[in-house]
Amino acid sequence: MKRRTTINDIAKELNITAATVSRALSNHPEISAKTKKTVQEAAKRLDYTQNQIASSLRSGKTHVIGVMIPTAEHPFFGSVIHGISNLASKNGYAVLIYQSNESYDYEVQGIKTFIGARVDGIIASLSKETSDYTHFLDAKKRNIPIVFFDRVNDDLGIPCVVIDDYQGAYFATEHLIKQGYRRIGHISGPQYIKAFNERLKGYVSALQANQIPFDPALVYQGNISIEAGKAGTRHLLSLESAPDAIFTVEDFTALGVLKELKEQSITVPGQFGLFGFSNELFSAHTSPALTTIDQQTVPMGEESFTLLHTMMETGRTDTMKIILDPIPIIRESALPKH
Amino acid sequence: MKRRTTINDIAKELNITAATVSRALSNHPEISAKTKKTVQEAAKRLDYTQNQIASSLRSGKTHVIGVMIPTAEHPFFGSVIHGISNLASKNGYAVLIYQSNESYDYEVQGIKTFIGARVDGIIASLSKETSDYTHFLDAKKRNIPIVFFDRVNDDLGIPCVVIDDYQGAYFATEHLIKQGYRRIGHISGPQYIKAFNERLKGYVSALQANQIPFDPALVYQGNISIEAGKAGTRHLLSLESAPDAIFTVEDFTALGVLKELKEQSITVPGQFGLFGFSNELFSAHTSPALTTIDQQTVPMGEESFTLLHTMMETGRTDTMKIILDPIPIIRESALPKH
DNA sequence: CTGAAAGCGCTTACAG
DNA sequence: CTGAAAGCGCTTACAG
Repeated sequence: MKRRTTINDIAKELNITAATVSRALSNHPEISAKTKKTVQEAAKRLDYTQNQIASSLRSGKTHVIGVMIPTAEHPFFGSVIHGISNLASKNGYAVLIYQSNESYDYEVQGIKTFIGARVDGIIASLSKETSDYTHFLDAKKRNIPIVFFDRVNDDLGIPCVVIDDYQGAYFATEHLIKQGYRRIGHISGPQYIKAFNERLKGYVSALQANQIPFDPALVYQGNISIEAGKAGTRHLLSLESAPDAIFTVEDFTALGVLKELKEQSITVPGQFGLFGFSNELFSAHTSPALTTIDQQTVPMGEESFTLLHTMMETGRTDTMKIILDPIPIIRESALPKH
Repeated sequence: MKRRTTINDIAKELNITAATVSRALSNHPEISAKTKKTVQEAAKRLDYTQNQIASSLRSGKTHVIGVMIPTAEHPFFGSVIHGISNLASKNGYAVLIYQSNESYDYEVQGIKTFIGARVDGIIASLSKETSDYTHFLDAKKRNIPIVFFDRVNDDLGIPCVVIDDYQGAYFATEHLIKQGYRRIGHISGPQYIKAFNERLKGYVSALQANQIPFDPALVYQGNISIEAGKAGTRHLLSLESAPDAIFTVEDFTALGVLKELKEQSITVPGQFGLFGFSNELFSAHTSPALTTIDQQTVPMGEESFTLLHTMMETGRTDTMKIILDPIPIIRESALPKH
């Protein structure tokens, strides 16, 4: 096991000091072009790579950011990471990943890991279990900039990036109305998750703005799953005045609706309209293809990094909130009623 | 900006030396229980977290591994990362992520980043562009253990984890035969990718083992896309003696086949059989649902980490290869012919 | 059981 | 333009 070459090796080789080598390699303005050249050549010849660990210890900057996600198994988070990681690389930052697996304890553990690793900043999406935020406040107290995305908390003075769930739901509901559907049901998700609550609000507002009275009986409380979509559909169709369209809180639920309607031989679209939310990978490939709302996952990651980057470089700590537009993806399931 | 507390602060507070604090915190056997207790209390009181950077510089171990993937946007890699990251956390390792974005240059850049960060080991899946491997050999020369997964190279003496593509394809083809299909076509992918070549071989072997002569005319060369599935289907159906079943190299291709057959009003299954490969997230939700081969993504990540872990802890360098079983997922698209 | 001392590989304020 | 020196926060061989 050969020892790796250091700036001291290069210094010895060239009969100069390590300080000069260090400055030459970091392109310090006061070093002569000639010295830079010989140092760079020697570095190459001796197969030198800078030890970031030593550099970090001395400079106090690691150029590493920590990214906390519920799980890398969900394509949504993979996609956000894609956005974060590409911009991070481009700006000279490495990305440390930690999964909470939707567990509060793991999330706390992950933040501890980030603090121990002396990351320069943290980007995080909260676990479902999290309702105590001291671990984040702890990181904040240590002057580590934090940005939340998607699953955020507004009360901590922590900047965040989200999409406008209210507007997305409003658009979806109004779109169904414009396509000629008149009684529009909603299959919702757990209301303690803010995004789902916002979507419910957008649904209600769109109805009222279009002179359709809001009927609470048309809202089914699901748990974001195919099964919830099926059960919700069965329930809504059993009502005395059943809906002729459904807006679902997300696409797995919409998929369940689609399956149930197929079993009941109800035609989508035309006879019945369906609008989902989240634009999952399967949504383009159901039949009929799902009309839904895209959540801008890659831009969400990019905006999160950009925000964090600003905070890391400038030391700004004011609370910024970036709200991305929801993007309607018009496919087949909400084509006009006939 | 308060300075973070160090072992020196604790030492001063307790009138002992930093060495003792360090030993107490790392639970050194020769330190008295009493000292350990007071140190731990002081550490808690002063809100101490160990500086891993300093520890790494001194000990030469970072307890960080680097994971190189083509892109986090593909759920396959997200899922593998899930497996890697969970085991890594459990074993006290942090995970640094780098995306090659299928580019050779970025891949080289990523390995440089890993070397600079002094990672203790590397797990990687090759970019499509990569045919020169000096960057990996360079890392290996620096005694950084490496494990390849899925997109591997067998000629470098680098351990790897893959699934048995040959066996998976063999199973798929034979399954179609057992279900009563007789002329089985194959829509393949680029042959320079080893996995795709293996799947072709498995297909051929299964035919021959079942006394069905291999007809090269029934193999369509695609590029793993929905469009390739459609085009391949059109081509195969135009043949004088068209197939009554297709085995596709992966599920997007299978989805294309499904769409084309639907357009031509050919019934799947029964009239026509279809077997995919890779078990994408959408595959359970097409109609009919796709029968396919699961690639064991999470176990692949876990096995990769376990292998790397062994190498990091024991210094073993012999070339190990782990071949995971392909898991048949029997759904609807390959139900018996009638 | 604990201390004194050296050193991991850098960076940077100070000096010339 | 370059050098000498100190120090980032730990760990560990050596000594007692």
